Amino acid sequence: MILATVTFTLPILTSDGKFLAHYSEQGLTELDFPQANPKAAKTPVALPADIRSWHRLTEAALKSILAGKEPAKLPPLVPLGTIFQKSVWTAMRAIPLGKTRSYGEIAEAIGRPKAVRAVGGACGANPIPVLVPCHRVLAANKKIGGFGGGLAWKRRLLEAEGVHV
DNA sequence: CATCAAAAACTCC
DNA sequence: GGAGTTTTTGATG
Repeated sequence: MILATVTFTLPILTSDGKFLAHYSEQGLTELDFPQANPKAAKTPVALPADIRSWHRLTEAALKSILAGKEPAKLPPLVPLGTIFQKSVWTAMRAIPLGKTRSYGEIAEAIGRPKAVRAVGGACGANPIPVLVPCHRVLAANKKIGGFGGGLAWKRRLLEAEGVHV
């Protein structure tokens, strides 16, 4: 989801691969899972100081979660989406590490108990996985559901937090 | 620009 | 296994 905004793309090297973090002038807008194609994230000559500091936080937070620990600080998140989607993402960020919620519970939390299907759609549109814990949302019968970056990642993240499915 | 149709990481009967 | 609810997105007039 790229909007007409100037963004910077920086790689984050972890033990699980190279993530790509996208920043706008206002904060972190998107986080991608490691991709097969290198895609040469060209680093601009003049990287704003703000972004470098955000990137440090992003990297630390990402590694914390991959290790199954709650991140101490997060960079400013700038979700690019509809009101509905932002509501969903905000509700998801309230899920404590190691816990899971069902799509139905998220739907209720935002005042649309029947909009479970739409909630699923919003989760799929989540541009910042891991930091916005969309992986902690399971189906009502504790099934894994789906995951934008691949189901393997969802399991990997849940395992790291001690959640068994 | 307004309207219609189809799809989506679901849930209930 | 099938129907129902909500939102988003792309096509159509």
